[in-house]
Amino acid sequence: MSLTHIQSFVAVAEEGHVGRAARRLHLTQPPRSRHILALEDEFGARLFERTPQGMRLLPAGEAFLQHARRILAEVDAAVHTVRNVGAARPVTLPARAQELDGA
Amino acid sequence: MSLTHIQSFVAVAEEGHVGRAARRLHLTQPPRSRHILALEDEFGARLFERTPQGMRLLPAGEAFLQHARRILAEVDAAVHTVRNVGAARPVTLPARAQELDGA
DNA sequence: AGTCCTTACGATCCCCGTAACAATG
DNA sequence: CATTGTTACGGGGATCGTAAGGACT
Repeated sequence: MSLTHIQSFVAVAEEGHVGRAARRLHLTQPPRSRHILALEDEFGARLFERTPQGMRLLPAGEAFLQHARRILAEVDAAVHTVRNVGAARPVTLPARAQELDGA
Repeated sequence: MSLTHIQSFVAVAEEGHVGRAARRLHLTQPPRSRHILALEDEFGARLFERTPQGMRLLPAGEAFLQHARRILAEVDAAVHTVRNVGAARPVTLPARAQELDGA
């Protein structure tokens, strides 16, 4: 599980549709579909029911959605908080290399 | 930022030492060090002060630590919750391919 | 045929680990 | 010189996108 997987899951849950979720994230469908499958595989439970119109949440999916939203919200809060604290104590970083394992 | 970065950060914060943090996670030092640098780069603020004995949290680091712990706790809770809901409704997955974007 | 989601496949990029650096006591 | 954290570099694996497949209406 990664934050990307969680993002994909929330988008699909909210759109009820892998294609729309992908468009909303400015990416293509297959990776999103794979993210959902990966989560289902990791949990050992289906999160969505596949219908001709798209994806509808199953109970396990509903349960996960609540946690997923909290996780993403917490990440956002972390970024903002640290940025503010950092702004309060403006520490200029010493111009660093560019690999950095992706940040 | 990824869950791995956050894990590394918490370990380093708790150990005050990149080496010990790495050993605790059964991995090597350089990636952990890079994770911290990546986070600092992303936040535009230093999280640790480097001392001859190791790493000591700066205010921005203290602020992030609280969020980081909540994020990891929430991820854990998500896993357990969904596994339980899944167990309540034992859905056997239809034996799936093995790529799955890593789960 | 039109819509879905999924699988195959190829190419790229991420990211780990080993080894070499740098800095400090 | 022994400790610390950091940077270089190479290889393996993850993950993207295009294209093809399969199911259902």
